[in-house]
Amino acid sequence: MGHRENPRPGGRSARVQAAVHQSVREMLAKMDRADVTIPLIAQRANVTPSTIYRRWGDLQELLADVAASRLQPEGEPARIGSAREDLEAWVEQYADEMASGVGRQMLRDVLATIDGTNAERCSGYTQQQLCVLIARAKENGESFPSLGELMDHLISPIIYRILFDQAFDAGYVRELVARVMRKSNA
Amino acid sequence: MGHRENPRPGGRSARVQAAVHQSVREMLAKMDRADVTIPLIAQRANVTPSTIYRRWGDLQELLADVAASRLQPEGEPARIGSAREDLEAWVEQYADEMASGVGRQMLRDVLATIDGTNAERCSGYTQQQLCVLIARAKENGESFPSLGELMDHLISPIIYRILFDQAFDAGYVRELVARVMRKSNA
DNA sequence: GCACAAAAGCAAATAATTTGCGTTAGTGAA
DNA sequence: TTCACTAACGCAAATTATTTGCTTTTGTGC
Repeated sequence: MGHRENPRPGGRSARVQAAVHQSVREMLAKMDRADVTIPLIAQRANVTPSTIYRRWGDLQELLADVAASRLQPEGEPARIGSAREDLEAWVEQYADEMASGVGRQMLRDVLATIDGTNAERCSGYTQQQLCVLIARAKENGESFPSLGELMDHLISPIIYRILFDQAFDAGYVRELVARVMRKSNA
Repeated sequence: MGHRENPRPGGRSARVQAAVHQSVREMLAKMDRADVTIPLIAQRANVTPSTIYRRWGDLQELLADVAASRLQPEGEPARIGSAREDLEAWVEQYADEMASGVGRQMLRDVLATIDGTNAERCSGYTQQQLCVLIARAKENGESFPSLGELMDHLISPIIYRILFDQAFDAGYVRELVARVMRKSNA
C-alpha cells in the first residue's frame, strides 16, 4: 500500500494516507473502539468518507493496515551482551508489547481481514528482528536456534496465549527461551 | 451465550438461536462472506434484524459465536493404538481442518471479537481433546507430554502458521509431534 | 508546461443500524 | 393449571453508514 512498483500517472496522495492513519491512531487512543467509524475518521482527517471506502474498502481493512504499520519495529534489537541475552531482552519486550491491550487489539485487527497481507507483513517484521539476532550469534560463534525453531517454539506459544486469552508472565517467556536454547545446543 | 446459570422469567427462545445459526452456516457455505449481512441472515431465519442486533450486537460477534460452535469437536479422539499414535492421528486431522479455508475463517472470526469468550471456548475444546489423550497415556503407563507442552509446542506453532498465512504440510506436523515427544521422554 | 490517468471531492441514492413501544413467550409461585 | 412477571421479540420510524455517478483535483511522464 505504501509503495507502488510501477507508478502510473495519477498516483495516490501521501497526504490522505498520512492524515487517515494519524486520525485512526488518535481516535483509538482517545475513544472506545466501538465508536470509531469511517465518517468520524474522515472528518478528523479532513477527507471525504468515500475516499476511505474506495481506498481501504471497510473499517476492518483500514484498522488492519494501521495496526500492521504500528507493529513495525522501530529499530534493531538492543545489544546487551551475548546473543542469548539479546534474545531474552528482545523477546521480553516483544511479549509485553503484544500482550498489552493495545498490542492485543492490533494483533486482532491484523488477523481479522480476509486478505492475509497484513498478517504476513506483521510476521515478517518479527522474523527480520530474529534474523538480526541469529546473525549476531553467528558472528560471535555462539550456538543459536534457527529461525524456524524460534518461530515455532518461542513466538508461536506467546502469540497463541495472547490471542486465546491465556495469561502468562516473564518467567514463562524465560522458560521458553531456555527450552529453545537447550534444544539448539543438543 | 448458549446457557444461562440463573434463568429469570422471560427467557430467550431457543428457536431464534437455532434458526439464526443455521441461516449463517448456510449462507457462509453458499455465498461470498462479504455479502453476508444481518438483514439477509434475519430474512432467511424468519427473524427481525433488530432481534439479531439486540442479541449479538453486530455481525462479527454473531460470526464468532457461530464459528466457536462449529469448532466444537464431535467426539473423542479416535483410538488407533498407543497414545502417541492417537495423538499423531488426531493432530493431523486437527491441522487439516484448521488449515482449510473454512477452518481458517472460523479461527479468524473467533479471534476478531473484542470479547475473548469465544476464543477461550475454542482453545478449551482443544485442551479437552488433548486431556483425553493424556489420560489414555497415563492409563497405559506411556510417557507423554504435559498439556502445557502440547499447547506450546504442538498446537501453537500450527495455529500461528495458519493465522499468519505460512504454509505447512503433514511432515511438519509429524516433526512437531516427534519433537514434543522426544522432550517429554528426556 | 501539457496530456493523461488515477484519486479525491461532492451529493444523491441505497442499505444497515439503532431505538421506542406494543406484543409474545418463557419462568416461578400459588 | 393459572397468574404475575420479566425478558425477548416484532414492527416501524429515525438515524447513521455505505455505495455510486459524476466532476474536479493531483501526481506522473513526456
